Amino acid sequence: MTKRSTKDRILDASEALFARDGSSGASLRAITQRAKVNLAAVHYHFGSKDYLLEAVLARRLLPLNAERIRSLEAYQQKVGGKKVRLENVIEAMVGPALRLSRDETKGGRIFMRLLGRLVLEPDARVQKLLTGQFETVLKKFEPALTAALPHLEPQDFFWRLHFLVGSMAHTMADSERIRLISGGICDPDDTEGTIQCLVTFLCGGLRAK
Amino acid sequence: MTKRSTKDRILDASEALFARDGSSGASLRAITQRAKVNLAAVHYHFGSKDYLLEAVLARRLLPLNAERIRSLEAYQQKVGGKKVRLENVIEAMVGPALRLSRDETKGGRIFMRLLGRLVLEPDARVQKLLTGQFETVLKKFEPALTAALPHLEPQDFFWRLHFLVGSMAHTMADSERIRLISGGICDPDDTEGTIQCLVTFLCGGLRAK
DNA sequence: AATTAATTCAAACGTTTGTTTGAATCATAT
DNA sequence: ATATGATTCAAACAAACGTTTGAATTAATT
Repeated sequence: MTKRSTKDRILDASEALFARDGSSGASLRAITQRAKVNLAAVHYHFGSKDYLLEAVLARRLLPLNAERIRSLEAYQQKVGGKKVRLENVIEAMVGPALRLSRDETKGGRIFMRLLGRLVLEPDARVQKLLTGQFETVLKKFEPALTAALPHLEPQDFFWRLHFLVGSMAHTMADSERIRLISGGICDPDDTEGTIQCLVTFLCGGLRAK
Repeated sequence: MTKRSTKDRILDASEALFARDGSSGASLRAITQRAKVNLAAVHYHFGSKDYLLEAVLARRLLPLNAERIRSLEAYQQKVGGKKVRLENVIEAMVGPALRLSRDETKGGRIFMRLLGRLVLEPDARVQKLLTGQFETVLKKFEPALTAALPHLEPQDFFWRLHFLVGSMAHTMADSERIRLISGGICDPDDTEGTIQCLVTFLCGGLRAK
């Protein structure tokens, strides 16, 4: 029962409050209070609030995107030289992200929500980090995607990728409204069910002619 | 060439800065400065920053949703008692929102972006306003949607509606990233092209089995 | 045990925040 | 012209913000 380090406690608390209140809505005082840490510790360990947000992101995002690529490569290996089914490509893209919500050691639903919100955050540094990460992933996925969607023109291809990101980000960021508007019929806690439902929807949209 | 009233100038400036910096990131001083208005005018005319955000939303949202319903009813009238094609139902839902970007007298791209961002804003009052408005629209659209998608179980129906909102909100909120990641191939300024592309994608996703 | 480096701490820094006040100005109606 | 109500204004409010400081404490090294 060894307690977490100061750095990790700050990251955990930041993750939670950035997700709940937004990156400008969450204050360092609220964060350090939640982390049971001195106010100045943030600047000692991270330099500034901006760098802290970057660190919160990087801690989860790098492993997440590595997992995406690993998952795609696993599908690719399974089919040898053949092309991977679209369903599997998409699953490799959205599955790891949504599955975050089950693993509390990786931030659970909290980081998922934060990630969904930051997609629309205008802060230049955050955007650069996210877009850079996204491009890395895209570069890996693009061949598999175009192979699975040979009839799509480039313009439609990118637009639909954009729509995909929107559905995914919204599903990640907002886990309770779906329960509300569906009158309790939909259960966002059923991760695998959500993933399957989302993959089906996205594949249908991507394949539309 | 009659200049706008104080109230309207505040609403215009708020719309722009709330959209750019978020609802907690935009300050009243920045807003009043942009509106060329005294700082206290916000509280005189709107009461508080929260009420101001509400007013910014309400000014555009009520007409927008009225337009959605009017558009759906136009399609319904055209087909008499028959059911409306899914493409047209979806067009009535997402078209009016995306078309906002062309009408600068209705906030143009700015309000569109704000609306896209607020979907994920956690502020309780905003959420209540948005969810309430969405439910009003949904109540009108639900019969037409279920008629056009008879094979869908309720659970899938609501999930896919949720994904639809995500794609739409993301497309509304972020008008420049698509240009970036597509290497300039996609043009978010081509409103009708974007709408058609989105409608095709959404219908494909909604109809997937 | 002594010394050095790393970390924590309370306190204060100067800004910026949303909000309030009361007088000054404007428009309208008597 | 006078009086009344609506609006604007500069100024200040207390509170919260991110950040900095320098001393106190803890951990590591010699």
